[in-house]
Amino acid sequence: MSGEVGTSLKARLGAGRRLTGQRKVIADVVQASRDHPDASEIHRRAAAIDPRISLSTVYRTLKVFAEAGLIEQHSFGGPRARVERTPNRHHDHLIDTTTGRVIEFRSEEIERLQAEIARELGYELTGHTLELYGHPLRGKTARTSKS
Amino acid sequence: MSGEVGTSLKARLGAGRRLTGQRKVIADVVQASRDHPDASEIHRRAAAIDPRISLSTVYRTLKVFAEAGLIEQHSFGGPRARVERTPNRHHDHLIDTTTGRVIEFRSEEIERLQAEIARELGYELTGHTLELYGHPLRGKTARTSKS
DNA sequence: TCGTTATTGCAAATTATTGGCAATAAAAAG
DNA sequence: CTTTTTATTGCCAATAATTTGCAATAACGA
Ligand SMILES: [Mn+2]
Ligand SMILES: [Mn+2]
Ligand SMILES: [Zn+2]
Ligand SMILES: [Zn+2]
Repeated sequence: MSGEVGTSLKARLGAGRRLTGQRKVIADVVQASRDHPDASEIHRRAAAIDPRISLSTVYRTLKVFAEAGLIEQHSFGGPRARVERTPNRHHDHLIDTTTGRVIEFRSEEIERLQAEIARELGYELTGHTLELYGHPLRGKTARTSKS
Repeated sequence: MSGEVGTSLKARLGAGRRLTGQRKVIADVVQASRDHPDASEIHRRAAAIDPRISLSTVYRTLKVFAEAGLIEQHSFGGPRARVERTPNRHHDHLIDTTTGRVIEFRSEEIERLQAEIARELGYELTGHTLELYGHPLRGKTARTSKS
């Protein structure tokens, strides 16, 4: 009922690419992550499953996964790149500056406006980065919550 | 006719802050820059005016300027932080992925939507990052151009 | 003019990420 | 299943951007 479930990881990696034990583990870790971990956090989680995984391999694997379109990387202001599996439907993020919590959202209207603005400037939009920063309104509790 | 022209750099830096020769030069360089240079480029331009300026001082000065709200820093995808003097009116950027050129734009509607989305999620918007990436439409020449 | 102390230059330190290389293990062949 | 080929890994050194320690220096208020 939701798109593309039947393609193997192996296939998605592309020709010439090997499906190693560490890649399987890292892929599992990324898939299972509902938050947006950075490389060392992924390494921590992966090493907990299989200790024979180095941080270098995590970095190299994330790069391969990114090239294969399996994951997306964000910066969220900080110095370390943060990762999430490529979502079925694109979304952007709001970062709670008081807690660091990351909330996902999607605005059809903003998406449309961005493409329109690019076109008006003479460009075809190929990608974008939209991050909102803010603090909770007094009294109100956030609707969604993901770190 | 445009806001706040009468405040001295010295005053804007805040109490306890000294207006040194290198800070004046760096401020001038930033003011004069119509593009979005990174630290070493600013150092290059500043050193051309006054050789007694080190890269360390550029970094430290940019941090002071940022804290004072005199400049803004962007990443534009790359690894080095890029700088521009705080504009009188906020704007966002479109990066030409074929040339690296940076084009500034402002959309009242997107600005409004962002605040609205944050509010709906239970947050007060305090800042945001919006960067569009794209390539020129065949045949059409970009309207504005700044790197 | 002077004294206090913020600021600077220089070099070393940090932090995140990348790259070299020999050892290892997918997966292609036989 | 065994052999062969070579992508991938672990370890560690190398980068790249930015920060920091410290003694020397220069703002600037008294
Ligand atoms: Mn997300
Ligand atoms: Mn700008
Ligand atoms: Zn979006
Ligand atoms: Zn904006």
